[in-house]
Amino acid sequence: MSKSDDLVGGTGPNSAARLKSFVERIEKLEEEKAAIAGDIKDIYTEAKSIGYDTATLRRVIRERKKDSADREEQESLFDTYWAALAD
Amino acid sequence: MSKSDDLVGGTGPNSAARLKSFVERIEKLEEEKAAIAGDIKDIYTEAKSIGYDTATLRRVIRERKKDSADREEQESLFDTYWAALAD
Amino acid sequence: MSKSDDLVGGTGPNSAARLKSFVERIEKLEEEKAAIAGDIKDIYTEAKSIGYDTATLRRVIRERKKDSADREEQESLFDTYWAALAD
Amino acid sequence: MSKSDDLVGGTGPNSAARLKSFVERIEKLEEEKAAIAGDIKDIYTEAKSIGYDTATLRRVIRERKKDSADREEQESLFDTYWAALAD
DNA sequence: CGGCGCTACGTCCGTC
DNA sequence: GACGGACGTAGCGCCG
Repeated sequence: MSKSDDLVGGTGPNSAARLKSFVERIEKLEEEKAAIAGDIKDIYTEAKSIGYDTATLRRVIRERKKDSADREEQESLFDTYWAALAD
Repeated sequence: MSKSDDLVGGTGPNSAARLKSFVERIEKLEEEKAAIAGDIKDIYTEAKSIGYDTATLRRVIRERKKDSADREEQESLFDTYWAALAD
Repeated sequence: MSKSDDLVGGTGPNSAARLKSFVERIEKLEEEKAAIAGDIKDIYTEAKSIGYDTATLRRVIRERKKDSADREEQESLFDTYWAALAD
Repeated sequence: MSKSDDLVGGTGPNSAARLKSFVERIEKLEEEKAAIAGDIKDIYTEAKSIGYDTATLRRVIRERKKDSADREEQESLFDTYWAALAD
């Protein structure tokens, strides 16, 4: 018998039910997550309709996630590489 | 002056505030989304501690998502092409 | 009869063969494309092994694709938004 | 001095040249890749001009890719879990 | 730290 | 010709 059989086929009468419960809990949360993602998308759409550039807006959000120390380090490394490529 | 300047610097006194509002609404929702993602992760951890193989579990979730997507598709023209490719 | 049936089922004896030919030409090219993508990945790996930061390297490549006019415009819009968010 | 400076500014006289070499090799390959992508696009255009539905054609390609991927998978544990979820 | 799966971004296509 | 939607691709983060 493979090591996993008892977990899914199992000696306990509820094993399949237990697996199903996990799956359903996860799927429920993923639905909620998708719903929120949709809300976020809507806000971008709204901002766009008012005239904001969504690409830049997304970039602002992204950059705000990084703390300034990290950001400056990245910038400086980028600048170094960039300069090294100048003919 | 670029087309967007008036939106952020703007003639209206609230332009920067408006941008800020968008950013904060988005960031709020992203926090919620991240929290849910954490919950999902916890469930996988719990399942794993009981002995389930998380990779397979993830795959089951993934396949179930694909399945329901597929079910809603129009199949006829696809079937025609597909059949034409059978050797 | 639907408009497409003659193309795939067809009056001409070669219709299925023609479709098959399209599919195979495309799949051949996609293979080549994937091979090149693999080569690119290898170069990044090599660069990394020598000590380069691949994230920055990728960013350099990405930025070089944009011409400098576009890049400066994007930078300035980003700066505008960023400044507008300063408390 | 940051850890990476020696790689680009470097003790060796060729560091910048080495970086440049990486960048150029990558950019060369990306050009080739883009060219192939263009060829693929052309084939779709050609197929379309003959009357094929490109959306379906793309889907056929996609499904064939998935199929061959699936065929190479280990199925047993997945099947076990999957069966356990059947109502 | 290397591989893989998920997320997110940019691009392309069809529509109006 | 612009817009929105869909797809494929690339970047990122988690897991092993």
